[in-house]
Amino acid sequence: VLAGYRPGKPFPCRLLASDSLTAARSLLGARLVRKGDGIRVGRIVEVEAYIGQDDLASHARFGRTRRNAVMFGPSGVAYVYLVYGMYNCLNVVTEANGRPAALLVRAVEPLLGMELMRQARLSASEARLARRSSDRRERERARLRALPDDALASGPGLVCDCFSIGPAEDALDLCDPASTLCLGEAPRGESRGGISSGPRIGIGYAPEPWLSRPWRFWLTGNPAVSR
DNA sequence: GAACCGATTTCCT
DNA sequence: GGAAATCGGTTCT
Repeated sequence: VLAGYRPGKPFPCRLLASDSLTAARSLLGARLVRKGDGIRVGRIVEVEAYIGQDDLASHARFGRTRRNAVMFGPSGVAYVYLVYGMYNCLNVVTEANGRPAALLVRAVEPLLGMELMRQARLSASEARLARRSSDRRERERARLRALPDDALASGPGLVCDCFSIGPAEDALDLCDPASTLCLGEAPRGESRGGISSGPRIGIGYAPEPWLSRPWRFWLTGNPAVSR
């Protein structure tokens, strides 16, 4: 379909093996690439860091379980989990093998394949609304058609809908350019602008100081950042 | 086996 | 600003 697409350079994944806060800043601006049946590319514009077993906001706070096992593995691997029984979330594992840490991809700015993303959002919505009235479903279709490109993946669950990411992608190596889902480097010379930071979202269960740690990072002023 | 809760999103008051 | 949808994980009984 997109015969003119040239894959960019792979993401320099050694950056993910270092400390997660540095890795978070490195990952901002990088590409998320989905291949197969056309191509979808987006720019990562918002991430959150979950660092170590003592981070009481992290899934790793209970130790190693079947769900979070890949957080304890090598960096550059995808950790995908289901939240609220409804939405998938994508993380990029960071730090040394054996130490549980990851970056939650909270928002992506669509660059290529926006129609595929919109279609994927639609499929996900149809599945979720299957048991709802046809009236409700039609309203959702209209809403998605009118949604600006910048809003397609402006939340962690929406990123996974747009890129068709689910349990099948858990433990996938995002640093292997041959993977159907992988990371790419931002083009040389692309201006990234400033980076802002603040507390993480949706972790009200966590005690201080974890609740207030400014471990959410985003590209300042980017229109695709989540609300 | 039951109760409670969640790294979300959308709709309604 | 509050609630619902929905299911897997954790922590009890």
